[in-house]
Amino acid sequence: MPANIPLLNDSATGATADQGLPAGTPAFSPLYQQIKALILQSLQSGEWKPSTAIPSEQELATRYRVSQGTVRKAIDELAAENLVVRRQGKGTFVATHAERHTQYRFLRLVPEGGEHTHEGPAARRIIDCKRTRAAADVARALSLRAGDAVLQVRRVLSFAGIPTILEDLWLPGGPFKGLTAERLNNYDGAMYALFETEFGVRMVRAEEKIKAVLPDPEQRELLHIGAYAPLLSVERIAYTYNDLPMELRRGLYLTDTHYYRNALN
Amino acid sequence: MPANIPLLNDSATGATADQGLPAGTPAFSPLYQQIKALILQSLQSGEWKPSTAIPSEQELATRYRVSQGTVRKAIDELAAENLVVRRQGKGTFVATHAERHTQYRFLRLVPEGGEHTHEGPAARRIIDCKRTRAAADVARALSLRAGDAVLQVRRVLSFAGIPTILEDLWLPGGPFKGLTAERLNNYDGAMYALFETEFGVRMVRAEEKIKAVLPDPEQRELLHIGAYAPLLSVERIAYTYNDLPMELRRGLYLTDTHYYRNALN
DNA sequence: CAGTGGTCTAGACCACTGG
DNA sequence: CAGTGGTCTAGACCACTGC
Repeated sequence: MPANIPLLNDSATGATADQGLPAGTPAFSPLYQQIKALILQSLQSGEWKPSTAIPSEQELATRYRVSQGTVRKAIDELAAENLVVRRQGKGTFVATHAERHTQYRFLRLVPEGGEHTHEGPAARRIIDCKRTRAAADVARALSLRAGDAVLQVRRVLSFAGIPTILEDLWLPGGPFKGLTAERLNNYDGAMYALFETEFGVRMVRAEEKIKAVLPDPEQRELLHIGAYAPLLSVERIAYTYNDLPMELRRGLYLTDTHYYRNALN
Repeated sequence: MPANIPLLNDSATGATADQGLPAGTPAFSPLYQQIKALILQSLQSGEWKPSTAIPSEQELATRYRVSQGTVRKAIDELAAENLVVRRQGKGTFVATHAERHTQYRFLRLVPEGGEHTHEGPAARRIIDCKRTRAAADVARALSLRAGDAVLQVRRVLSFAGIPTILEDLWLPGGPFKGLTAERLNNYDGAMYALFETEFGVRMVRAEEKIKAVLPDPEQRELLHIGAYAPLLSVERIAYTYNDLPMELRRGLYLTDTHYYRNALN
């Protein structure tokens, strides 16, 4: 349990009490940012598990020796980043991919007709799941060295019986040691939920690069399409805490009956 | 100038003083939400023009007879929605598309190599700009009736001399009365900036539907591409205040040297 | 320097949840 | 009912901007 002391920037005593704070942290920042960082550490270290409640604001305020308002502002930011979820009257909970509501948080493909909602779990077919060595591009995306052990998965998702998504995934070998096709097949839920519960890896944000492409022969066969069927190419890098990349995913989306939905603010 | 009174929910007096509030507003909401709505009205009505400062928090607090903290929370939300921009020591400013920094706020296409930044203003070529009547799909997108007057624009954007984007736009005829190809050509800046300064229409958010398509012959010619060049089809509906749709835009993006960048949270 | 937004506190009360 | 997050206030002080 880290610093229970008014932390940095203590103007009255002049004490620069940075015990418990990770080295390399910029030495000057608002109190609530420091509190946020401390809470982040606890989330990251697994002190509070996904879908469980974190201590109440009052509790955290006394633990960190700050006012409730300061804790509140820290949690506000964490909630805005979808790392925790507030529920009035109940508490603040560690966000998870394991609940129906946040299940397909990163999937932007929705059916052409029905707005606002996905059409439930897709039919998944694992085509391949093997340990290999990271090629240069994969290594760069995952902040590994070329040749490092990675897990590679290929699968097809079908909606209403129609193969719609072909995905290749690369996962760093270390954190995902022990992942097999069987475990992927047996798990009833989203892949990111499995990553959470089985490997303790929480995907927190992601970035996608989207292009339009044509399929190669192998892809054509897997998606049951012709040579000139245009496809959405979606390359995603998903990150855990601390902007650590934990997954590279290359998806091909068939957009005859679906589209990629994006909100711009 | 609307209600200068503690507004609704006044528990002490029991007075439901809703003078000045628009009808149809749900009768019960936090004070700061009501303040936010009032500020929104002033933004919308043009009381404060884009890129100018709105009154200080203290000023608004006395105007609305609430504490500064309450005004602050209202403005916080407006800032989070990119409707205003806070600048410490200077004030809070009405957001605009007219500044370099926020120029291409809605354009997600970035060059393959250089991350984080667009490559400066594209070369624009207006192909067509005419008044027509809204087809059914256009009317639906813009909340008009089929046959209503709309302005239709077609243009090509080129990066480094290469035609990369072909766009068709539809604008409601009323608000954009007087828009011509010449005015579009003569204006030095983003299209949304022109909409702001010349027509008083501020685009506040947008939604995009993305698919992969092949070009038709006309599109092929305009983009100098072959029959089987896959393209990103980006259909955007842009909204002003109050979720009022003000533009339908259908873009075709060439993604050989560029990609559509999206951040998922 | 005065004026602005940004942080922090302490305390009151409200709204919602669950036992 | 007690406990939680949500709202609101009043006041102090800090950090930044521009004159």
